[in-house]
Amino acid sequence: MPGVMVQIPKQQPAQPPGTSGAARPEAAGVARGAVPTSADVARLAGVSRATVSYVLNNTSAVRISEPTRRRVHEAAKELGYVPHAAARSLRAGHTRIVLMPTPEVPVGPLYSAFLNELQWALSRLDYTVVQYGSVGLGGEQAARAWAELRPVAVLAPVGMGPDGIGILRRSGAKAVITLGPDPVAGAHALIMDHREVGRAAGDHLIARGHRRIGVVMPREEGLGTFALPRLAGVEDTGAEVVRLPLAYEEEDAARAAGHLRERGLGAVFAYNDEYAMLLMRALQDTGAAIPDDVAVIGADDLMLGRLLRPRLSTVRIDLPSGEELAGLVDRLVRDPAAEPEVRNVLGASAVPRAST
Amino acid sequence: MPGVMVQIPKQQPAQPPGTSGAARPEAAGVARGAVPTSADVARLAGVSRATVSYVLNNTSAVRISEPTRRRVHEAAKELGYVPHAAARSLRAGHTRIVLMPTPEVPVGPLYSAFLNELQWALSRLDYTVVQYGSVGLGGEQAARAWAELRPVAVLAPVGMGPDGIGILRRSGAKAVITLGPDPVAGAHALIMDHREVGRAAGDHLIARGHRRIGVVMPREEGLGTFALPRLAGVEDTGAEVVRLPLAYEEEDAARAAGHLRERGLGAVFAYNDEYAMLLMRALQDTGAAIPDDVAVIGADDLMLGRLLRPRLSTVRIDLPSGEELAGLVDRLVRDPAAEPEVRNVLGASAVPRAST
DNA sequence: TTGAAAGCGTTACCAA
DNA sequence: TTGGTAACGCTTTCAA
Repeated sequence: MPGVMVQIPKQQPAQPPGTSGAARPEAAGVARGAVPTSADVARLAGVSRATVSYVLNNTSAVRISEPTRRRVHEAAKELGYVPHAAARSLRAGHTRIVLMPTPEVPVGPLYSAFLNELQWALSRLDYTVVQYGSVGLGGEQAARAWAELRPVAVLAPVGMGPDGIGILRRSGAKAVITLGPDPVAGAHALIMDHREVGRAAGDHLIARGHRRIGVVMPREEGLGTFALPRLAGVEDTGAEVVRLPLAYEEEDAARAAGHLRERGLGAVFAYNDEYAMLLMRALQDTGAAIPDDVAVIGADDLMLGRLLRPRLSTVRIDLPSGEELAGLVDRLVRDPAAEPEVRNVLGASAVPRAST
Repeated sequence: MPGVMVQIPKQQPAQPPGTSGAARPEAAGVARGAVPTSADVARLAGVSRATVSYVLNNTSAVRISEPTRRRVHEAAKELGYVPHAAARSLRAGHTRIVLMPTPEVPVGPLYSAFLNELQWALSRLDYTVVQYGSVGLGGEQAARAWAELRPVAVLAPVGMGPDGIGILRRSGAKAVITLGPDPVAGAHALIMDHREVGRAAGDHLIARGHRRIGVVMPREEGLGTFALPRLAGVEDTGAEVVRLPLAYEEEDAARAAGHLRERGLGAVFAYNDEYAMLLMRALQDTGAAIPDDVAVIGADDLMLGRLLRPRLSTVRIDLPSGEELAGLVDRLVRDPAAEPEVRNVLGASAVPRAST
């Protein structure tokens, strides 16, 4: 490694004698290129490090004279001093870090917006949000990597098991919260069960008189997390289900549309509005009338559904606001001993429009 | 604060005598509820903390006997020991943290995917990606908050000035990289100038014989970051530009469509494909023929554009891959003294389809 | 009102 | 091959 970062000892505190006689620093000021510390500020202001800390955190337990305060502030400003978060939290024994998993695939505007909102809400509550990609690691190893940051709270990704949860809790996380279809032992759970979405779609189509329902399954990697439960939800309704694998591209949609008509399917739940739009277009290109020949329903209630002709029926998904969830996280952090809480946070309801 | 986290001194190292006679710990094992440290592991394995460190990081400079290694590993496993990142980086003098700004508003699927990809690529290079929301703070204050984390690299948000850059660099950031339309003094710059997008759209429409061009300006807060440069790009082409404020909802689109026809505009650049779809639908509902009465071009080349009838002309935007950019960040981190580099990373080209 | 010093969990140097 | 110990930057008693 090139010798770029020169470490120069800052201040030689009174020490058990007999060791390390490194040369004293250049008396005044900070070495060029080194990051200033509170000791540098103290030296420049002519006070002790303790005083610097008191002033900069304006600790109420201690009164510091106005002139001293000013000197400290000026010194800090002059040096461009910024406290060191790691040192501070090491001393404090805890952090304000909240860990959130990064979805591995583009996950749709709805869920993206949800995560984004949550992130901002947490920031506003003064948490440091760390997006964590587990890359290749399996559940337990990922948990260990996360635990290194000593987060105060973790929003665990689907797939994290009780072992991972345990590791995180033992590393000091005050709240571990899973977002997924099923609760996990030892953690709070925000149940987001996409079967509800499939059920709403299935019930709607059944009410319209359909018995056999095609269900679009995105071929895209990673979407199974949502697609499989949605499929299962349709199956729950008792309808006869036909899977329709579909890649998000026009050619495959044309193929799927042909296939669908051959099989005489009269109704399709298209995974979401975007796949619905794709399939609907392909169906129309084959000359099919919607909804008379084929009824199509999407999900997520995106704007684009309202712009299609016929207007796309869909399933609206109600997610809690980021603000609300951030508040919950905060509450759980403040009461770490609370019993694991399980709460259903995903609501789904059909929005009938012209395509069914 | 409730007395949940009991701090119990771990090991009393040889000390200058005469102070702090706190009771020794319960001889063996870790206090329940406390997070185990390397000292705990050392005690359980019957070795020194140094040895634990050597084994766990398998330092090549030192040979440790196989039995000792095993004892240490077993002790670590038994205690569920996980190293403390803050302590480690405090000691090391640097972190592997890369700071990325969180966009304040939903910013479109294209840019979202780009940021997501970049994030994953950085994770793969073993960086810890921290998404940072600056909340209310202005540029300099935000920079100070970020600097507290001592990131090794920062992807600075638009709006961060040279002062903020300076703060970050002085706090030890080896690379500060701006993503935006203009370079900022002291930082590397990945120029993403959306004027290119407007220019491509404008040129295309001019080539189709239009002289007056309507430009959709989203009313949505925060999109100005992209919308204003795109507008400026159209102005660059010398066309006569008419601004069309438009909220992302059907009613306002109907109003805008009517307004547009009254003013006799024959061509519109609709900010992006989604606004284009919205406006196109509204225009068609007024009975306008596209492209004969009004030509419409979008941007971002989303799938939905190909599904519209007529198929939507658009501007394809070429962004570097996340992998590529992560590699660049890594390179800059390794060579912190490198001269600030300015690189144009946004390519824009019109994709003519049936709507113009 | 201020200062000295301990200690948070690591790692790396130097001795043994 | 292993262990003692200083040091990273900060906060916070305890003493003066």
